[in-house]
Amino acid sequence: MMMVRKSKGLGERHQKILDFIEDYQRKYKHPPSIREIGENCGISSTSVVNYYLDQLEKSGHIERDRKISRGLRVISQTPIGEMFRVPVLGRIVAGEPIPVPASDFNYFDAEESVEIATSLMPTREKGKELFALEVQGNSMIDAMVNDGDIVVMKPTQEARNGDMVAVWLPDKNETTLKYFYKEKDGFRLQPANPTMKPIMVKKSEPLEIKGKVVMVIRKVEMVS
Amino acid sequence: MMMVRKSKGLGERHQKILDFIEDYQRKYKHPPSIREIGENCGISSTSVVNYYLDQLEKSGHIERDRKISRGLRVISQTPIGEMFRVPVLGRIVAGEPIPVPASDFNYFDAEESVEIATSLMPTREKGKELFALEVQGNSMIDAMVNDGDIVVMKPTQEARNGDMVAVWLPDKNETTLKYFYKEKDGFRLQPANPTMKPIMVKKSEPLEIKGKVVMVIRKVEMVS
DNA sequence: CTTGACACTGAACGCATGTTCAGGTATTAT
DNA sequence: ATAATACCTGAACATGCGTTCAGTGTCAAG
Repeated sequence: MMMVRKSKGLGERHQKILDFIEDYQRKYKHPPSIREIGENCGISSTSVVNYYLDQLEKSGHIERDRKISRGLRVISQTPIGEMFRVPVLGRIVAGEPIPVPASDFNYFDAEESVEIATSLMPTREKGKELFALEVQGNSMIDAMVNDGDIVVMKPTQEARNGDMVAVWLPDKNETTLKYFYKEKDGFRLQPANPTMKPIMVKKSEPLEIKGKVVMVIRKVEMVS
Repeated sequence: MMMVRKSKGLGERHQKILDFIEDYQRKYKHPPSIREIGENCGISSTSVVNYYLDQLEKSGHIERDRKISRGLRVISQTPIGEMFRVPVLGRIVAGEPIPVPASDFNYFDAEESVEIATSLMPTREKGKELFALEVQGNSMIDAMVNDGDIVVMKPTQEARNGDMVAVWLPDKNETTLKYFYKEKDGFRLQPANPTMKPIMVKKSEPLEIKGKVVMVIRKVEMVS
């Protein structure tokens, strides 16, 4: 017959060691030493810790840089990716121009900011140039954007057909978020809400594209 | 006169060391040793590295656990917070019931998932119970939610006034996202779009609340 | 010129830490 | 009983790695 005593893939001690390594790394920003693992998991001998670490390495739960002090790390089954910070430069209002970052703007000067997971980004923008605006008022409802929503944008003066852009219409003194289409006689600004009609802008009329919309985030208030 | 030679807060070498530590930590998941810093920054002596590390510590750019191998970490001026993973259980369609997590559901089984920064959460939900749905079709435009949007929800059968809820109306065979208000003669389901009229549901009519909406994320396609 | 700060070299010192080994004690299979 | 395997002890060993110190060269102030 086969050994049954501890047939589970991970024994109690394996799990305890694994948890300790993760906690320690989170707390001190560097991995623990073998002796520290022993002390905190009730293991008196360094060789036993090494014994368990070998097993955890073989089972693929951790990775080790032998001979290197504190050179171990847990292989997370569901690795959580990177995130980046996007500065909130101000508010976007229908009746006012759009705040855009100055060329020498230091992105870390912004008082407010939002954090975005890299995995949520459509393209590999890496977020280097991105900025965000908070929508004020409900004048953007035709763009399916509500009061309080966060609009993440990439600064640009040009747009391709199908891009959602933030534009400033000097003649109308109006800021708006629309899908951009270039047509023979000018530009068509199509609302995101399919039940609403587009705005046609002739070539003679001024139209300033301030940026492409990359993402919209709505934080819904919860009373509880 | 005063010394001017290197009056800047950070010299070229300070910056190089700082960059190297960050790169190394990102790559190997543990901090570098003094000697490794020296080799990669063109510094031949460990004492010089120590010399610079002392300065970086005094200027508040790094933190050191003396006597501990590789016990150093950069103090990021803008520390990036934690994030958590929310499973995408399926799609939400106007004409079909809402997928909700089973009580014994293992959240990590979901094939798809989205990552949310903890700082974006309105409350301290910690994301333990949250799940997400992808909106299919544009039948939710009255809730300012578009085709392809990600709706993050907290499972619940109850709601308070003002909560945005996902409800299933058995009589109408319809799923909808609305703001919830309890009134004398029943419930009022208010669209997020202020130009649209509410749905009134009498007490006698069945109404199943499936969850509160916590967040809406719209990833805008970009051609470039 | 002298002084002194600043940046750096090279080496030695010593604790921290990973590794290895000889040997125990159970539990299970043969 | 005997062998085999999993689990553990204790100690010694080798080296990784932080620390310290006696000097060297440079540059600017006095």
